[in-house]
Amino acid sequence: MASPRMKMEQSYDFGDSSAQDAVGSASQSSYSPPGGALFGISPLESSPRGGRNNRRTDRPSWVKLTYTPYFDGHLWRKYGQKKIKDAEYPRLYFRCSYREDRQCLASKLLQQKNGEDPPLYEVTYTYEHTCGAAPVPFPDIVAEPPAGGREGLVLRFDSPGGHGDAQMQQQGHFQSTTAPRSPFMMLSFGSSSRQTHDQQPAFRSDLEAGSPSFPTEGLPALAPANGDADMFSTLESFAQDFDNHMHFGDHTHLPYSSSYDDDYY
DNA sequence: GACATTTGACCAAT
DNA sequence: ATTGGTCAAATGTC
Repeated sequence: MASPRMKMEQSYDFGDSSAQDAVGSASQSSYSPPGGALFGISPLESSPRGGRNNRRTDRPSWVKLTYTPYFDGHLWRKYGQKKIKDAEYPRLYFRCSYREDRQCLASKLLQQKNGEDPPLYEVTYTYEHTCGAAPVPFPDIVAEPPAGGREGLVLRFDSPGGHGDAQMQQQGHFQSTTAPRSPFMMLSFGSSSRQTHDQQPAFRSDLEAGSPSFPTEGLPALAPANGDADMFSTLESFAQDFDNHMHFGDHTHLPYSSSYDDDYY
């Protein structure tokens, strides 16, 4: 019985940009293509499967290194996992939770880079969010090379919308149609933070705090009233955890040198 | 019961 | 031919 595989012909066509950007360029919020936006991309030009469009390498993508790959301000749905040949850790595939709803093509791929206590992940984003991007508040920790060339990494907490990020204010529909539950809000720290599939609301402050205009898609109100407190305490232990293992620097962010240095576009 | 995640298989790209 | 990316049935959790 071969299962009928109703294959969807996805054909996205972008004439170019095959590149990965340097990482730590977390200067612009946490996710979002370095240098601005990749808008103007027109998805689904529907190219019949014969065309050589939609080559994976042609898709716009950018890379980022982080210790908190799950917190990038967006809701993702995992759709696959794969052992990659030359990688010791499997690669995880995510796509925007609003993919069907909003035809959002955004997707990302997680690749764990090492087995350190807080493991470092390389996240490759593909396509910008066209769903109206709903950045969820989170502490983004970005790995950066220490200024001075010593060994080790410098982490920085970055918050989306923190600095001149417009997206922040017009978002909100956490999940409605597709994901009434909180998606992967787990961290992978070995030490104090427990990580059963229990880590629920963790970060989700600004909802009540001040998000004026949600698309009104019915926020399920994940956290009861004191979501804020909850979040901060979580955040705190979270930060402490890190403090135990590494140091936060002041970080003048440098681009993560080589090995990710193809450029973006 | 509804939805997300897991996992193996399929398929396209290289 | 190999490898990576995606699909979808099965399973698990809420």
